[in-house]
Amino acid sequence: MMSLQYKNKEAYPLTVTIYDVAREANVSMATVSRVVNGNQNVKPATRKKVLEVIERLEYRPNAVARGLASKKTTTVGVIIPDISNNIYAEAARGIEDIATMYRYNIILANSDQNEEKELTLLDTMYGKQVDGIVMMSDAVTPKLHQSMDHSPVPIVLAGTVDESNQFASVNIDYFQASYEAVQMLIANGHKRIAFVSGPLHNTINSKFKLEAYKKALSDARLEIDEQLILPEEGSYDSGIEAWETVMTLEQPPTAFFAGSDELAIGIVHGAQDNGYKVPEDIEVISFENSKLARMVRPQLTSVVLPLYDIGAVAMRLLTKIMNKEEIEDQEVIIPHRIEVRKSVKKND
Amino acid sequence: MMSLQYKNKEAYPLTVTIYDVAREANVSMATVSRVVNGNQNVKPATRKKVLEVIERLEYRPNAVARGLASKKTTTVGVIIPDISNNIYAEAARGIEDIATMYRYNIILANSDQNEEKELTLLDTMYGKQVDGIVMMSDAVTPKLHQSMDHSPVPIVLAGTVDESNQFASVNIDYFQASYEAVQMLIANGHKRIAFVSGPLHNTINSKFKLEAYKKALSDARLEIDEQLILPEEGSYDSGIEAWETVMTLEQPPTAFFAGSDELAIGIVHGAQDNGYKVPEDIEVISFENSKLARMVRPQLTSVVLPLYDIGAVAMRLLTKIMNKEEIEDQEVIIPHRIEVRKSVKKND
DNA sequence: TTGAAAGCGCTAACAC
DNA sequence: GTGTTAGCGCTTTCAA
Repeated sequence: MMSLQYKNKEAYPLTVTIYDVAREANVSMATVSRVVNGNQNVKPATRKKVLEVIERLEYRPNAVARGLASKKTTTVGVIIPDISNNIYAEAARGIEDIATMYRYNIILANSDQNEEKELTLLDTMYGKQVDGIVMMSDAVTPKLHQSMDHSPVPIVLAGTVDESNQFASVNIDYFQASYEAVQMLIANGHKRIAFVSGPLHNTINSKFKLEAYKKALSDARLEIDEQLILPEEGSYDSGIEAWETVMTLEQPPTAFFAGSDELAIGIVHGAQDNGYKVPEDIEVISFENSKLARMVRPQLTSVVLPLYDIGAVAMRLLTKIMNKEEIEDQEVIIPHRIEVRKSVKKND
Repeated sequence: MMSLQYKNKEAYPLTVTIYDVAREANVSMATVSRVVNGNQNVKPATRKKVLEVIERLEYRPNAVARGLASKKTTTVGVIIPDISNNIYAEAARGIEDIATMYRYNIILANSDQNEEKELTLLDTMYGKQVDGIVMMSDAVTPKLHQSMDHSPVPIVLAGTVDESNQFASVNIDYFQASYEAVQMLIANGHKRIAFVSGPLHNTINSKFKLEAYKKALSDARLEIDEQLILPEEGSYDSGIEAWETVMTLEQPPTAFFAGSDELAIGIVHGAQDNGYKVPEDIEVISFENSKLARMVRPQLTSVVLPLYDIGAVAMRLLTKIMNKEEIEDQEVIIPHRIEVRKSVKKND
């Protein structure tokens, strides 16, 4: 059964081109092109005439033809691990908002942190002639690095660390932020603090959060117990599991530094479901501060990871690069802070 | 400061075209095109030779040129209200997964449920020559309807009701699902059930959830009290607010039917923060069943809204239409169910 | 099985 | 200010 939409479609199969407009308006294609593109070298009267015809004919420029002729598609590629994960969705929104502001569209694709897919997607984006790419990834592997290096268009990394420091990127200071978080727990007198990190193949987890955790402990002359380091998946259930694992220990931890809000909530619920009180018995600090952080009791104290901003700034940076503007610094670090709520005791 | 990436870019500024491959392989462009497109009418030896040159030259077809020549871009437009909202992100993932499976890319754009933007975005998509569009919207307004009617490409509505029944769409039976949810509360003996709906300019809320709520009440000969109908925003905080509003009533409700998980969690926390127990004092049933539903205590009983599936099926339907395959029914209804957890008492 | 050539719809010199 | 004319890189008849 065909829809009305279809019937209509068959009624208007003809696309009107710049040539049609030119003919109807008695001008050349060049002139039509000029008015469409806002070129000032057109007599007002001519412009008006052309505009009228455009309206009458419902002319709509063909972006593909334009892209082929001008070598600019005004679309950028966005490669992220998983749009259904709040973290990336938030960043994607930041990217899209700024893209829209600068009149770019976005081709969005999920990589599932799979190197194969990332590589394929980069190639797809190159093929689609995007004007630039914003990429989020767990780790810039050698192969990824190589592909990016040969990219025909600029690439900006968002919330993604490239250890070679060769690409434009937008991040926060993960090490410092994590250090402060662990310090906050230490200041509350905890000797045994667990770190539930999220996957360690993620560079940020392995090189910054974990290292900061260790540094904070050793700076405070506390023992680093590998049993308290749990590289979980990052999900709510992993949070619960982490709690269960760690609570069977002879000397269980009294505080947790969690790599994400979901993880943190899992830990909180794990504790509460077993009769522990947060923050009285167990203190938890998270790293993310999504809206979830307020949707638990107690609400989570959390390092603020400004995903939206990271996305937005990355896209803004990309527009500058695409535009060949001067860039002060191609590796931007956004300020961070810790939002204090109730999952950690006040100490003052 | 220019990155290495840039230096490299300037070192390889030449794009290799189908013409280069043809010349190097001593064949015509047509032949190269054939092997690139998997056309069988090529002698194996020729194919091999061409493939070698392609590899050697690192030739990558220009999708824009291809799009112009073939009038197919293998990209579809996706217009959703807000990717940072879990509901839409989930659907977007479904859409993208199936799109990828059928080798389409996706241009993703946020409309913020703003009719202006939706109209602009549709135009943008038409201009970009997408091969089809998946759209999610609160309401198919007359203007939207008109634009879609004149669309040069097929459009499928996902999780979006078009009252004219003119467009292809994928949904669940919102009325029936809501009716069952309210019935469950009625069966537990509640006489005063509040409906916290989310914005009523959303067709699904106003025409289905609300109507079903009223019908269920009146079928059970219960009074419909307008004070118990709260068209909130849909956020966590609105849930809390709804609770507060309704609890000042002379006869407050003892149960809630919430339009989304966030709303439901807000209500649960509102109740708990004021010393009420869920489900002992207050029962709550939600409509969404995102992963949030399990991330509260008590976990939420919720109507299952299969967003991922809705997106996936919508995209699949779109591929069929783009492909001019026979469609059994252009309005597909996915089965729904209620996931029973702890925010509603067992009654058996 | 292969090639020649005509576009696809637009931009961008360049000339007038 | 405006028009002419090459392309942009590819697909697609149509012939051979």
